[in-house]
Amino acid sequence: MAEPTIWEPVPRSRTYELVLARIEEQILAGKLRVGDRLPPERELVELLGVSRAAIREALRVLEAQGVLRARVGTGPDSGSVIAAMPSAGLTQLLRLHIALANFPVKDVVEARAALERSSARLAADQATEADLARMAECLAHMDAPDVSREEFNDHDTRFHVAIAEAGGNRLVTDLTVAVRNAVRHTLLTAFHRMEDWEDERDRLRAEHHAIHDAIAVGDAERAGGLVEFHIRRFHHDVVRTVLQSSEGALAQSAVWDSPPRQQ
Amino acid sequence: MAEPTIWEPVPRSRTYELVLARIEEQILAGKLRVGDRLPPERELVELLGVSRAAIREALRVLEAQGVLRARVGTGPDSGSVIAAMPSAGLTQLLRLHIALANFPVKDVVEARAALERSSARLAADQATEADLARMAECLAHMDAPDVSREEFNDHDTRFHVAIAEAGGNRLVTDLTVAVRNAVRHTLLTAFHRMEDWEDERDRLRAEHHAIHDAIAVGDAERAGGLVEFHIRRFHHDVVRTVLQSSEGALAQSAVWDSPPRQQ
DNA sequence: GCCCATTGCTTGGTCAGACCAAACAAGAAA
DNA sequence: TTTCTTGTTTGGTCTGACCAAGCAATGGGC
Repeated sequence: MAEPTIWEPVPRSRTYELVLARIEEQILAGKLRVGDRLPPERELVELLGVSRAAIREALRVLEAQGVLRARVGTGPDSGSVIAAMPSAGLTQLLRLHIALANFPVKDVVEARAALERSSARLAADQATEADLARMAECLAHMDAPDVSREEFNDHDTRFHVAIAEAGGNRLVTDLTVAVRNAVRHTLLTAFHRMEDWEDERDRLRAEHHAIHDAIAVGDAERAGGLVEFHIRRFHHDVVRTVLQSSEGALAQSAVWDSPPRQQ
Repeated sequence: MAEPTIWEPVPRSRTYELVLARIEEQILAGKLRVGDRLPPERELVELLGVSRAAIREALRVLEAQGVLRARVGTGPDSGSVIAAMPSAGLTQLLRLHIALANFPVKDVVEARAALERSSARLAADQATEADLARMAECLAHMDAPDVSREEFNDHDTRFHVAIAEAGGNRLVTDLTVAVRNAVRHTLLTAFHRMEDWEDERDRLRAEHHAIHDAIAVGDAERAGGLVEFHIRRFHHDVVRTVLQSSEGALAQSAVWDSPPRQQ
């Protein structure tokens, strides 16, 4: 045993995992593409020889991953269709794991710094006028004298997303969006608890404008550096000091109650 | 309507989504932590007033996201337990979406460059002797004169993962692992189709050693630059030229057949 | 002949109830 | 005391049923 690998418990494959594997095969082999329709659930039951429940559990997983989109009816849009909406599933996954403290805030900041530095460099190289206009619009919203913290947070997010999209890299964009959304609530909390909100707001405005300008003149090196600094500085100055020992310490009582709905 | 947002179809919440939302609430509020057990499925049925199928579909999604781990029986390990295994779910999600060509190879390379550059910098700052030893072991395997392409690919992956882990950032590590695993098959294909395999192998060996040495001496700047260059160069020299018009063009026939198992 | 309401089929959404097998605990037998 | 048996809890799976959303074909009314 040269490998230090743990004795992985034998993978008791459950039925839905087998179904999942079948569908994955088709996708990985390129036989199922975006827009293709899967056979109806009842037909898959016969084809794969498993119960509808197993089929449905597999489809649910794919749906949560943004790979599938299901609609009832008989139209051309009905049934289970292969889709491509990674960000929602990514966001959900990252948000839960961040909440479970698998991913400390420090780590999230590091990841954002790496990803968004890359985005900014790409954006500086290939942002179009339209891209720059969208960024400028976000800046304008954040520059409004009476901007609320919620509005600021929203347009802050959009600004960073706009940069990622201008870079033209879909994977980096989706990862950026997912990570940013996953910490959206955390950042908003930080904004609210902040004592010197107006000072910090002005500082963020200045940094955002500098980033925009660097991208506008196509200075990739500078744009990347500014974004990286922007993210790290904000975390260092604000999140870390404001967010100490916040949530998670709530009482563990009455966790399960009030059904979401009665059939 | 200042927003260019598409008319999002009304979110017809399905039952399992409501169940999912309930559980998420508890996690986001910190009331459910890693190691906690959910009530048994049959109990959740009564508590939430929905069918067991709906409960199970929600649990399936969480399980696929690496948030849950289910075991039968009555022991202390049984039932549905909140877990923390993000990489598997992340890998699965990214692999499918990469296969669906939502994420072109070029984009994946860019993401890897950004993430692994960050990893390498962190590793240079804080790698322990044990970390360096693990990397060296991977290098030794790849340096073996009779190493197969499969072995090389495997230890190549491990080497990059070891760097990420040495950096101590779990989010970046998991993203790195997920992305690397998602393209594992692609890279292996590239290795096999390569004409001047031995030359490329030697080049990779040299680059790997240089990266290891830079991390060993704590030169973060150099380590990050080398890794980024390493990834970009390999893609530029090899993957792009070798992998033109490969998979995905298979015939669409006999897609559904041979049940995985009959009950 | 054209338009529109009706009818029926397909499809996912949901539920109820049943049985199986794994895993453990408690008691009975050696 | 040790070992075997039995029972209970829990997830895993299947069957069969019904509902509602859409669409398509039908057919009557204009």
